[in-house]
Amino acid sequence: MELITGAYEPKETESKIYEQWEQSGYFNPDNLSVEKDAKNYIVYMPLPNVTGTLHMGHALNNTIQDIVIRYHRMNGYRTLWLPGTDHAGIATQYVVEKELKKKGISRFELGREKFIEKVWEWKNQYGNTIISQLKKLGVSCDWSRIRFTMDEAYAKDIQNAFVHYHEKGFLYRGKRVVNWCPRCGTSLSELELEYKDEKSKLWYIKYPLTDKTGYVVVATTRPETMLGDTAVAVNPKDERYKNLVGKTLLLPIMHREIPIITDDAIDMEFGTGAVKVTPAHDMVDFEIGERHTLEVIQVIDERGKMNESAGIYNGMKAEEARGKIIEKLKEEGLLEKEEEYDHRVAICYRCGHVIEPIPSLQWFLKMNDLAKNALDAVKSGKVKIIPNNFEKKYFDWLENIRDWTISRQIWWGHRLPVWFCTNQQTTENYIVSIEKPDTCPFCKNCDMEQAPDVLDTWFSSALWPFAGLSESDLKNYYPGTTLITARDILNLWVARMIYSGIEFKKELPFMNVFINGTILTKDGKRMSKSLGTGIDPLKYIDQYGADATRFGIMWQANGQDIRWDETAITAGKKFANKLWNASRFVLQQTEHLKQKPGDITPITEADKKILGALGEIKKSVKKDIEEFEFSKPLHNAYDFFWHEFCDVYLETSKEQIKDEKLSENTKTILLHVLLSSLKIFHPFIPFVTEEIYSYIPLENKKKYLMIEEW
RNA sequence: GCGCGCUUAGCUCAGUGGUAGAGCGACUCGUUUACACCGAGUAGGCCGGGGGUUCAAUCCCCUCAGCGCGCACCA
Repeated sequence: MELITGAYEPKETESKIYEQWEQSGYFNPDNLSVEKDAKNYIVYMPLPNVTGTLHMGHALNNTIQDIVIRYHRMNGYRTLWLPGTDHAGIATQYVVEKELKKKGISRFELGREKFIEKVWEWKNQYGNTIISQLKKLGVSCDWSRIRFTMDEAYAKDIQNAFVHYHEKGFLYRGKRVVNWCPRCGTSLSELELEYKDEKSKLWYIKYPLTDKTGYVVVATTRPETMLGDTAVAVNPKDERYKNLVGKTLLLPIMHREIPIITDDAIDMEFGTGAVKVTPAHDMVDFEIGERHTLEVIQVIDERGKMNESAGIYNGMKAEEARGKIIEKLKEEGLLEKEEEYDHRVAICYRCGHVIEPIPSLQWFLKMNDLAKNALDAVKSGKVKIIPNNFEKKYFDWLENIRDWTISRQIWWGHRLPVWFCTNQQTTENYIVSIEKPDTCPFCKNCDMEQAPDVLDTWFSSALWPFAGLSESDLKNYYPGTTLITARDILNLWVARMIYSGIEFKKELPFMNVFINGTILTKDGKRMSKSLGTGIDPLKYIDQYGADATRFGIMWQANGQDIRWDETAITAGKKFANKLWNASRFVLQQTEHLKQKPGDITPITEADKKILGALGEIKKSVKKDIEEFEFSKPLHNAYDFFWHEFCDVYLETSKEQIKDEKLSENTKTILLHVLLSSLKIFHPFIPFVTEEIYSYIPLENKKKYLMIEEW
């Protein structure tokens, strides 16, 4: 008996087993000895950011992916799990900027080239942290195919995509109000915003009529933007203002004459029903402005400060100006009242700074056709979203899609393949080209300059299912089968992959999108590093083992959000030990057996019962996994093994073994049930099952449990 | 404001139109050789409140409350 006696020690085996798996080459589908016509089962990993370190969300998401992959690999599929890391533009730039700041250096002092060098240095040092952490979890990705979204080949695909959209007429450049993060100094798409509740005030301000016959009161949460007001709008149906429409008002402080206009966008119920219109600092106002050809007067700049159009407030931070303006209005008797008001402010999803809508010259991607394709893919059932109540979120976004601001004013990322004439930089004088043009088509003699902007990181993630594959792999490993991800990137990422697949490969990138739950703290709060509510899964792996950690996570992962309960990991540890000890018993009894596990005949009632139960559990676990249920089969298999096999059959077998007529057959059944159980459990707890498997005394067994068929 | 989800044992959660289940914890008993990270037991639940459908509701319908999440043109 080679099996170590006593309790199972995961630490000693896990790293050894993982090394064996990697050396086996079986993470790579090319090395699997599958049937020629075997079906593919392909999962493209949601790219972790290079800045990332493993958190519980990753642990859950990757454990599920590994379960699905291992299950299909064992069952004859040509299985590929493609890993990669995302350059994560803003996030990474933010991290490196913070590092530099500690040394008192800003990126502007360093300059673009030097700064990017620094980011690469940082990436080379820390970028693989999450990969080594994932390995500890036991994930069976094909590391030989790992890609980084800034790899040369990947970059090529991105540039080609940009050119493709340009040629198709889907790209345009224009000055529009965009979501701007003054801290990061870049535009953001609407999906990159988060919101926080803020106790604020609603100020009611009197705007006097130019003819001095009275005034109109407007309500606002942002008095500082009034300096850029170019109209006051009311609903055309609003009787209260009927006789004022067409008249003009004298904008307080600025003493500018502005018209009273009507627009359907105005809600009569809110405030006074009269709204100040600031086309430069509000998306809706910008649209109203376009409908009425209002002037756009920008008063807040890219750093969040008042600019020269803000008169005496020039140079002040917007917030400071707000206070001063309210004071001034009070002095002039133009502040009617102020009310307490709770509202939500948009903040940057990377740095948390409050978003400032400002007019900015950006690149946009027309979304209508693309969105329609993504919509059809799910509506037609060609792509299934599981569970399907997430479809609504998907549809809502796509049905109300806005053009995508794809340019970012940061340095770390894929620079736009756009070249400007340096002599006459205008909105029109550029050409789109991957290579730098030899001669400028506009002035004929300048050295053309590449656009400084980089692409939204999500523009590159959107291409992952095919940009992550080599030319030859594309033939074999595109499209994929299933995408497993968290709900917060359903639109940000998944929707965009779907239309990108159709657009560039004429084929949907995958058939299923499984949305896993979110892991919350025990009191139902979001786990977050900044709030200090996060739990490090590596702590559990270290203390209880990767199997116990995976078990603990999957034990709770029923599809709903999970209020994290650490005791489930204890259960996992105990179970690994139970499996270990039961195996020791069975292996002691069956050391000499060299039979094939299939040669079994149930004789006693107990035999029949356990084999029947085994057949049932195999079938139900199979069905559950194929239907994206993971917690249920684990519970069921657990009950089967612990209670039906260990508590009942194992005890009965002790008597049966004493009976000469039953002895051999009983031992064979013991071994058969054990081996089958190892297979069933392997996707969930791969290390301990693989370790035990190595001791199973069978001829013709495969080298690794990970490729044993069920 | 609209939408979605949740509310079951001390904790975290399964579950079914017909005497309520698991893990962890608690308690009692048990160490003849797989395992004390164990075994055999026990206690503990008006299945969020109210109303309805039904012979029968924890489950279906309505409503209210609390919590969580998403969306909103939240001036």
